[in-house]
Amino acid sequence: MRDQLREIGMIARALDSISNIEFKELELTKGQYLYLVRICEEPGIIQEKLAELIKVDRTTAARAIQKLETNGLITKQDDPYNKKIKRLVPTERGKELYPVIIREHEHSTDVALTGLSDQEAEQLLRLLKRVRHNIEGDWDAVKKGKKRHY
Amino acid sequence: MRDQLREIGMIARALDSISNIEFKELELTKGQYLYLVRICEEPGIIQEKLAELIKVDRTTAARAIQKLETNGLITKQDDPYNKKIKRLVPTERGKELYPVIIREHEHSTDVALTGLSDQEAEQLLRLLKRVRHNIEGDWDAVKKGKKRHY
DNA sequence: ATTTTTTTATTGTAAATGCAACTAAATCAA
DNA sequence: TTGATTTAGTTGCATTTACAATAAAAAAAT
Repeated sequence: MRDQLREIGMIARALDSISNIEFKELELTKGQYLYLVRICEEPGIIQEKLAELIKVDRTTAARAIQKLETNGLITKQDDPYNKKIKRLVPTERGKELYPVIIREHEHSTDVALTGLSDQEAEQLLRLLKRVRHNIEGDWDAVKKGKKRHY
Repeated sequence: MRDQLREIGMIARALDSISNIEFKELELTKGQYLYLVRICEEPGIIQEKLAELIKVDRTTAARAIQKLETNGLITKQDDPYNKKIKRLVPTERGKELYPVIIREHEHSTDVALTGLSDQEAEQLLRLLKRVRHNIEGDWDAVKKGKKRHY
């Protein structure tokens, strides 16, 4: 049975759930860790790109980012050459949370990959990257109102 | 880099997003397809097991299922031997939607697995099942308030 | 140079999500 | 058998999520 996508859904929900519970200690509310790690890893990224990167709705990202700013974890900086965009940059406090988030993530990865050989883990990653690449186009298109026909 | 879990997150969000948009035509609101397919495949399943199966919060499942009932897609049937549980069963209308949901899901699977050989697709499935199995325990434990330490 | 289209960001509104707290039935323990 | 614990389900409430609509800057087209 071709249950790959169901498995992916289950894994993703379970892990997101775990992370959200664990990060409540850091005063991060639902989903925020997702945005914060990416902003730390790519400071200066803009909202639109970030939403695209993690595959969430633009408006959802907008509000999550808004809240990160309100809570003093990131700032929105005006670009000197482009008045439209706002560059997202972590604050000191934001930067401090980064290693904590990564540690949790590494632990979850350890748990997830338990019993897999290095070759299997690598193979899994390669295959997942291809799958992700395969669906990106559809996500983009459907989000923009295009109809898939099947 | 051990980015397996990030890839899984991206894929899951993208596909869920696509499905939610596409199923609006069927008057299914966000997430409902998840529950309905499972109830069709395992009629008589109870709410608690369903939440466990798809890895969502019990209360979220409760409300989604409530809504499916309100909309006439499933019914909650009393069990003759156990007054506490309610068996979930699809209505005729619910059953009619099943093949439509599956068709969409098959299409997404086709897109997702494009370019993968049969062997690769099977290997991916095997690995994902192991990963899912690996994290299930943690999800359960964390949900019940247990602290992971890392 | 002006109009059109695309990109980026925001807000209103409606709905889903999920923690906390609660009830009641079932199971387990003494 | 009684009492404690676990299982199953529900509801209040605060928050997140996401579609629709809007605005404004930038880029592309004429």
